[in-house]
Formats: sequence, C-alpha cells, structure tokens
Amino acid sequence: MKSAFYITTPIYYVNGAPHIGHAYTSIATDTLARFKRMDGHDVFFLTGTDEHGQKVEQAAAAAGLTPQAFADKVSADFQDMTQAMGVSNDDWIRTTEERHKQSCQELWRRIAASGNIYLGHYEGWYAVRDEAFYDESELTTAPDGKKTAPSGAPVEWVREPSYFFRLSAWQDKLLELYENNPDFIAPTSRRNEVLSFVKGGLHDLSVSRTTFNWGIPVPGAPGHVMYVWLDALTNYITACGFPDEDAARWRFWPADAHVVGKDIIRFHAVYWPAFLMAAGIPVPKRISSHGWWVVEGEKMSKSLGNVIEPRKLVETYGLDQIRYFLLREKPFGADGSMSHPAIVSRINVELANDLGNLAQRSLSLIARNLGGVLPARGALTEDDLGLLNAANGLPDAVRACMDRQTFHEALEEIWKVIRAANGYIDRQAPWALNKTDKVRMGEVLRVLVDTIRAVATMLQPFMPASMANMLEQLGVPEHARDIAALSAPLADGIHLPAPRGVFPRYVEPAA
RNA sequence: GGCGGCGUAGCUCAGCGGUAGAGCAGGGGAAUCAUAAUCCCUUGGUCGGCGGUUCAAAUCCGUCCGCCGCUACCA
Repeated sequence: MKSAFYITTPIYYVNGAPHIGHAYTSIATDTLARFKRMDGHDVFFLTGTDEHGQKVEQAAAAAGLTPQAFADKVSADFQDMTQAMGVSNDDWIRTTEERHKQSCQELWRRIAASGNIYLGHYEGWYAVRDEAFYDESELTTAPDGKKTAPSGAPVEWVREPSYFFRLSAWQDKLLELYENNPDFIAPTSRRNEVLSFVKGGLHDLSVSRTTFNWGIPVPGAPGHVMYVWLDALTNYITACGFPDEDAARWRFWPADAHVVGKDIIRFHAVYWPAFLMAAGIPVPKRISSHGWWVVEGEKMSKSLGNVIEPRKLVETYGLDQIRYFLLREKPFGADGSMSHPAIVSRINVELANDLGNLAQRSLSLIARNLGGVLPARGALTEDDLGLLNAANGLPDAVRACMDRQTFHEALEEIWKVIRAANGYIDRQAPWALNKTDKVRMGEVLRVLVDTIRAVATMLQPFMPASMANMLEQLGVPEHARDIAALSAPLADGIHLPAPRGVFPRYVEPAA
C-alpha cells in the first residue's frame, strides 16, 4: 500500500505575468513530487491560479476585460509556463471554479459555526496592491502628501463593515502547533520569525470586503465577499474534494508540504492553520519556504527591466539545464544570484564535462570495443567496491536531503559520486585494458554503467527528459527506473543503443 | 528601537572547542577512451576589528564595525 503524499505550490495571482520566481517555486515543488513518486509514494501534486480580489478587478478594467475574461487569459498563460517548466502537476485549480466556491463557503460556515467569525467594521490604511491593511506608523509620506506602504504600494483610508476572524483566540494553539511540530515551518530562520510574530500577540483578522464584488460571496451576508487570502488558501482543500470527505482525494489531506515563497509564510504558517483549526479540519504538516533570486547582482524589478521570463531562459539554455541550475546554485531557503556566466559554468562544467562526458566515454567504450553488449560484473576489486558503495548509498543520502528540501545538497551528494566515477575510470583506464585484458575492461565498464545508472535514476526528478534519455542509453527499461528498481541489476548481455551526447556544451552564439 | 541571522582562500560556500576545508577560478604535470571533455599535484586565508573564558577558539562570551531578515500592540 503506497502512502499518500500531497504537495502544493502556492496558487499564482493572476494580476501579473509569470516570472522566474513562479517558475522556481513550481520546479522545486515538481522535483519533490517526482522524487516522492519515484520513491514509492502515491503523490498528489497541486498548482493553479488565484483569481479573485480587487487587484484583479482593477487590472481587468485597465485591460478592458471582464474580471473572468482577464483571469482566463492570465491563468492560461501561467498554465503554459507551468507546462514549459516540465511540471508534473496532477491538477490545476482555479479559484473561480464552482468547486472552489462551494468549498470556501462551507469552510466559512464551519468557522462561523464554531463562533470564530463576528461582524464588525474596519477602518484603516489599505493598500490594494498588497491586499493588506497597514498601521499608520508603517507608512511613508511622500512630499506630495501621498502615503505608501512599506512595499511602496499606495494606500487609501478605508472604512467598511467587515466580518472578523478571531485570530487572537488561536495564539496559544498555534504556538502549541509549532512547539509540537518543530519542522512545521522550514527553514528554521523563518520558523523563528513566525514564532516571534505569533508570540507578540495576534489581532483578529478582517476576512470580508464590501467595496468590490470580484470574490466569493460570504454565505448569508449579501454585499460581502471573502478576503482573498481566505479564499486562496482554501484551494488546498478544495482540490482534495472538500467538503466531501468521501471524495477519492480526501485521503491526501492534510498536505505533506505547502511550498511557498518567503513573502507569504505568514499566511500559510499562521492564518491557514488557524482557519483550519477553527473549522475542525486537520492542519498541513509542513510549510517550506524558499528565498529570492537576484539577477546579475540586481534585484528583479519591472522598473529595472531585468525581470526574467522563465520561458525565455529555457529557450536559451534548455529546460533541464535551467531546472538543474535553479536547484543547484543556491540553498533553497536562502536568496541567491543568477547570472549568465554562472549558468554557463554549471552547464558546461557539471552537466557537459562531469556527467555528460562520463556517460559518453563509458558508453562509447562499450559500443566500440564490446559491440554495444552490456558486459557482466566480475570479482569486485577494492576500487570497484569503493565506487559501487558510493553509488548504492545515493538513495538514502538523497532522500535525507529531499526530506529537508536541501536540493543543492542532494545534488552535491550525487556529484560526489560522479567525480568519484571520473577518478575511477582514469585509474582503471579501460581504454588501456582493451589491449591487455578485455575481460577486465568489461568488468570495469559494467561498474561504470551501474554507477551511472544509479546517478541518472536519482537525477530524474531534477532533469526528467535528459535522464530518461540517459537511462535509455544505459539499457534501463522504463519500468526499472524508480528507486526500488535499483536493487535489481540490469541483465548481462543486453544490447545498448548507440550513445549520443546528453548535455551539449553551451557555446556563445556568434555575435 | 526590539528580536534574529550573516561576515572564513579571487568567487560561492562548508566547518561551529583540539593547531584551516570543498567546488569554481589560477599554476604545474599525466593521460588521450570521451562532448579538448578527464585525472593527479599545487599557489592562495593572521576564519570582519578589539577584548575575554580555556591547556586549546572560525568554533564559547562581551563589545565594536559592516551587510541582511522579521517587527501586531505596548513600551
């Protein structure tokens, strides 16, 4: 019986175009989802778009479209980007879907029924762009008298009747949750921030709006639509069939991991579990947050004109190359920098030279000297065993890293084995053995094939297409490409296809 | 202002009490199976400054400097 594993990206807000940050989140989540599938779990991987709220309403108006038409268009663009990144999501949720409306309204009813929602009114400085209220002390006043939020978004004074969620009542329960589940928020630095935020005391949260219509109606309260974050977060249970607990997918709840950017941790680590506890629904197991990319040392911004369009990047360097770079170059939780030289270096040094060339030289020797027939292992020497043991240790080593979302460490573990294999092939020099001891040459090449197989298998979640190609060349049948299959050796004597380079070097286009 | 993090080789970073490490870049050599791809050796750091604890400190404590993150209310 496979154990269920449910993982999500945030749903992307449709008021802007997809950029590298969205692609990064999706690729990281996808890599985790693929790893879990390969490691024998029954995975449900969800992503999609967040389509309500005043910002969307305004963006639609500016574009001369109805909010729905506008959302349709942008959501389709996000879906296109998602596919272009090789993302293997099992569902694509949109908050404008009927299933989601039902889900949100039922969640609202349950929270209300438990006495956690009351009617009040809200007034304060509101930034439409951030969908958030700010305290006067947080604002900056420009010389022309206009006030702006810390984010730079303009704010306006708003007074409206509003339903409130009793967030203040959940402070102790939340702290208990963090206490009992030290891994609930990752990485630790973010956990500490959330902890200090909650310990500082929580205010009730305004969860309805009356100043616009583009949202999910609050049940039994004409004129009120739900706060976009309550709406958006609920997507995670909608997709599991909520409120139908007999739905096939309900077994996936609670989610094993919500992968999010560091900017939206509070919504996921504070508000979301509080909403769920208030409704009597189990809370997710982990909120895993990641950092930002800066480009050529500069923060990405529209005004600087250096916003990276992920599909462009893939066009230039290749999909698997970009997936690899994004997860290899910086620790997941931290900020990091991308630049052309850095990408080229990763591609040429690690993919083309270290790995691609290792596979190519090993397989060429088999093709050329053994007629493409996979040789059998012989009695293993100490050198053989050293390499094979390193390769055999990969599943556990990589699994441990993936469980902590330390992708760059997982890749480093794999590269240690690749470097060791390059050392091994040089020491053993099978090209020299071809003239002196052809049997031993075959044994050496078999050790290499088995090692590269383990490497390629473990790299599949990161670079699916390239590794499928490599495994094909290694003679690994499609049904034998998961982690469990590594324990079953390839059949001696099978015919390997003619080797062809998997990772071409990146060459600067002629100017 | 408060809380927290970081500052280690040219670059990116690991080490977090026992006399400085990796990858990349640089230098030298070997090999020539391979995508001129690989392998071996090697140059290079008073581990941000100053004090302290200890037989012994990148590693603990204090303080200063410089970056960064979080910061609802009260003060």
